[in-house]
Amino acid sequence: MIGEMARAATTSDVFNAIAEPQRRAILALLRGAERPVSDVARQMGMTQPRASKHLRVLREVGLVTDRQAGKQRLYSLDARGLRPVHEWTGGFERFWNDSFDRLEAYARDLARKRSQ
Amino acid sequence: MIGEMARAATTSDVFNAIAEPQRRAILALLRGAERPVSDVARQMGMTQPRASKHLRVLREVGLVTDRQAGKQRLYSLDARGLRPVHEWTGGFERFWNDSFDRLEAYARDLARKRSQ
DNA sequence: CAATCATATTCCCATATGGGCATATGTCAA
DNA sequence: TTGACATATGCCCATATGGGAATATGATTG
Repeated sequence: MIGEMARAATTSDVFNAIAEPQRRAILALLRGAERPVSDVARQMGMTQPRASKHLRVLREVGLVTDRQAGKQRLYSLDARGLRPVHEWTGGFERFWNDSFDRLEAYARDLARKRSQ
Repeated sequence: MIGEMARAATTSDVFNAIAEPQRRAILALLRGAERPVSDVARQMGMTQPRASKHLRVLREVGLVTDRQAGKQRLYSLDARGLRPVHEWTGGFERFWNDSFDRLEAYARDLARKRSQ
């Protein structure tokens, strides 16, 4: 029997993986270039184990790739996994535009009334 | 003293709020129209308390709005909060395109070699 | 006010999480 | 092989989470 999970495993879901601010920051950092763990840790101001753990999560959902380079292990971005997220949110684009339009209309209306 | 948080509170972060598949489904459902809790619960096949809890999270991060309508409380989508997510992922668009291009190139190369 | 329908909240549980720390594993050089 | 550096893991903790069940709170109607 498998018990009910309290929440989808972070290791299997890109949405969950990027729910962590530090991981988002790491992805942004890797946008520049591939980097060894120590570099990530330093740039992000975190301990090495912490960086490794976050990188592991990112690797498991496929957002980063790693390769050995001498003693170092270089992590690089693989942004393809972000595409579904972008597309999912994109499915709401016209709704946030609608909201915006409504707000604008409201603001215009206010201004009109005030000017009378 | 405030103890270290194990993870950013779901109630304060849109990224975290949409990390839950059911909440994403609720947002998609509300894209159609505003709906009472009972409706959401039924459509999603979940109990009422569960629906209420998810809706609460969504409300607290500003992704939904609610208004009283008789005995019912109607929830409606406010997609504006999804925009930052869309934009953040959009910042990686050229990278996933790059990856795609590289993959394509690789595939082409494979095909070329095989045809020789 | 009482009864009823709709929703929110509370309490409890099992599990997932992030972080620290110590330590294992891996890689290369001498 | 040994030593050094680089990274990954394991263990432990405090906290957050989703879910269920029972119950409180709200709103409406009679």
